[in-house]
Amino acid sequence: MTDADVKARGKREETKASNRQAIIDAARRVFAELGYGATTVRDIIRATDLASGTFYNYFKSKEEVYQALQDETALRVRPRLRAERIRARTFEAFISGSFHTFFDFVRHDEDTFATMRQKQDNFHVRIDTPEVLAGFDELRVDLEAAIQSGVMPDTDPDLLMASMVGVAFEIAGQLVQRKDLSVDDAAAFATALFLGGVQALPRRRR
Amino acid sequence: MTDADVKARGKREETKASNRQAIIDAARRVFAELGYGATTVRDIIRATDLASGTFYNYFKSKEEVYQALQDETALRVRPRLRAERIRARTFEAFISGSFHTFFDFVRHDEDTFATMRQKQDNFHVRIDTPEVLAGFDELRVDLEAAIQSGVMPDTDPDLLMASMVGVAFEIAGQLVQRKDLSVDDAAAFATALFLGGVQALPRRRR
DNA sequence: GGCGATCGGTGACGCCCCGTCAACTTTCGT
DNA sequence: ACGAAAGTTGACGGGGCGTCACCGATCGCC
Repeated sequence: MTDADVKARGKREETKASNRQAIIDAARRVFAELGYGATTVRDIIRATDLASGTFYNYFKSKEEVYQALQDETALRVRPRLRAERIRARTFEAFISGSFHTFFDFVRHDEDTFATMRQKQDNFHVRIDTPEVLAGFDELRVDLEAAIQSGVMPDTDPDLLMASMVGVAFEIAGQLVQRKDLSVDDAAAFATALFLGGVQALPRRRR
Repeated sequence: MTDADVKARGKREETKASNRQAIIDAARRVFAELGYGATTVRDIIRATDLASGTFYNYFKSKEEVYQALQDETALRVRPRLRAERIRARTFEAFISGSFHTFFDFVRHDEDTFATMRQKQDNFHVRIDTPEVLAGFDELRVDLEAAIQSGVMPDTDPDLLMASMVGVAFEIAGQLVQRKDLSVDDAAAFATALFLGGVQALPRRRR
């Protein structure tokens, strides 16, 4: 943050942005430590040097900060996934690239995904924020395009998307738990499952 | 509740059981209405004619009642799933029976599964209680037996179990949302995916 | 640079939920 | 019939919740 920045954006805008980021950063740390259920707005605000009232100038609730975190994450992963799928020249590359990119991301950002599994109990929380849902939708659209181009049988794209999402998140859970499981092996497994599976899927009745 | 029951079990045992059930029943109703995150212990106890202190003679927290609900559900589904898989003479029957039974259960007990999807937001909560985990474990054991008997390639049973669980829960979500999706179609889809997929899965390195 | 307007940080406040516990009521055993 | 034990009750201190009146800092304007 240079003097030039301050001149350009104004002091007000500057602190607004930095406060928001301070809250988000504190939230990421606290959520990762205490889990979603146990953390309170007070815990988050105490991890910053702001007053409790300030929190509510930026977010309505802890759920809303959590959504902001999820959106931030989704916005980081989605372009990579999209790029991978667009670059794909074969259906195998499409599937393999998707899983490999996602699992790689999970491995290198375990803190974000640790929030989904509470420390002590087997408590999963997942919020499908608009950005996350948009990511699912992108996948569905790309699958429909694959159907259109004939590399994939004409099957229910919603169910296929749901299946890929379910497998991706559930194996991501294994990835976080099992140190011995490599990203490559996880991706190879999921890829083989879907490559072999889609050919057998029931064709759509039109 | 007859006089004979009272005689046989004693009044104390009788009210203890009925109080516990009253709390569980109230919890199921309240969780289904407000969602997991929004309901409080007070909401649950207010839905009974008991005092707030009484709640804590039966459960430590709302999480514990929720776990009791999940356990109850798991204990109803597991025997059906197990029976289906033991009866199966082919690998197709094994997979198909598992999915069909599970989806059928979800369709007919949507209230329980609605708790997993908050009304307004796309907020998922899942607690893998001991009974639920035991159900996953049963599936894994049965898969290992299938590998042993040679009807399935020697692939990572944990990943396969995770994949089936992921697909089952994610498609269950679609089943609750989409009225036009039939149990049969959902099961046929998941079955085909795995029947086609397992043959292509990477073999384990021993 | 000075000045009024506006913005936004602050923390105390009232509300409600939390989990506990001493007092009380009901049941049990003899 | 009566004392002991079990179990219920709701009031209580503790703390998180979201709000708001206050006030210092920033901005636009001359």
